[in-house]
Amino acid sequence: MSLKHAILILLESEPGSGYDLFKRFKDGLGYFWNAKHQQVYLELKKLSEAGWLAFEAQTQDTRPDKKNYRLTPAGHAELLRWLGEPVQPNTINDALLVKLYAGAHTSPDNLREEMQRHIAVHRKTLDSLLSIERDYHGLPAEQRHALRMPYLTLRRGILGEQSWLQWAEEVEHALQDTTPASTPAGK
Amino acid sequence: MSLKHAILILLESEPGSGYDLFKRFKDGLGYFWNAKHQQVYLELKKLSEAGWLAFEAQTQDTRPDKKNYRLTPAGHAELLRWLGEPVQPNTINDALLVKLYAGAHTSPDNLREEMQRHIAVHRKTLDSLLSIERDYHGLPAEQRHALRMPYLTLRRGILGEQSWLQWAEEVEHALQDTTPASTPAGK
DNA sequence: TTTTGTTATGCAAGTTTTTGCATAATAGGC
DNA sequence: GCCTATTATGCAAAAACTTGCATAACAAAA
Repeated sequence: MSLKHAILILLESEPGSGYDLFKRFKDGLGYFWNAKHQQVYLELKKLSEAGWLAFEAQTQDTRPDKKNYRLTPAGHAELLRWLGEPVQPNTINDALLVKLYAGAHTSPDNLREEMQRHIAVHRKTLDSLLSIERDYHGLPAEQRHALRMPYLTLRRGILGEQSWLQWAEEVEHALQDTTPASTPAGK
Repeated sequence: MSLKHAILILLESEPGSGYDLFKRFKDGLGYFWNAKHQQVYLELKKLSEAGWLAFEAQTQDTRPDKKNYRLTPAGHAELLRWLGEPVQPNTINDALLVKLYAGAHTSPDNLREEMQRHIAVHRKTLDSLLSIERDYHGLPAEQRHALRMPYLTLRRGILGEQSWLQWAEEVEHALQDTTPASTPAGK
């Protein structure tokens, strides 16, 4: 797995603490990597023990102390080595699709509610990604160039979410058809 | 997680052996659920011990013996209970995007080769899904109705793969720009 | 005739991830 | 004054998943 390498590249871009990294995953990169804070801290510990990261403790006045991590030369070398290897295509395990697959055994209302919850989440994610994209387009050419690779991953998030929402519309139409007259108006 | 429930709904649709289920995941449902055979067999054992599945051993002449699993009433009840619960939105951990994110630290050629490998996989998946969709449209209305929910998940796979390939084209254009004249033709 | 592929099952060990618990200081709203 | 949120870290146990190994019979291709 590559939480290891996700952490290496994030710290290569900019050193930071475990809490820092956790927030970067949660707020910015959740459309392609997710990790709980416990896992991030554990992985940082392992990467330090492997000699790929170094840290210095920072005492802070108003906030709890933190550990600032950065790559060692060995960590940098490992990142480059990993980049030379092919990565496995992503596998998907999507519980919502399992539920829909079994949808004939439950009520359309239940499915519609479930879809609404997920649509809300995906819309929010898309909005946030589009806002990041607007910021990117506002940057000077130099900075845009430096960020061109992360930008490609952002595009994946945007196209992916748009496609997801398009699919959700198809699903909503299909679910409407199953209960033609839940509120019988007129006669 | 819901490998448990993925197995329950597959066996509810049609009883079968561990090997059967493994192939259904691998060949048909890989765009939304992936599992190794070891994990399927282990889960079947656990689900049997929990009383949600029953099996009868089938001796076969030309083939190794197999265990044919089907839902018990308790298993059916569990499936219905699970369907009433909300499912967590899917989280994505995509190593290819980690690699692209770090793309500035490696060569465009390396990235292009990686993309080509993944494009080949996604194109193959899309072809296979489109062929399943054609079969679906060829079915009589009754059978199409019975399969309307699985069909919605198939649509997710198709739209998802199409969107992925669209993104891949964006990436290829962006990667071409980084090495403007690898084969300098003409002057 | 040997190798490769398909059908069929499973244990054991290891890695990865989740869940639950724990601590501690500060800031802001009710 | 209390509750909640944010910043900041981590251990322990459990669950989920991967990797390696093992067996066994048949069929088809090399």
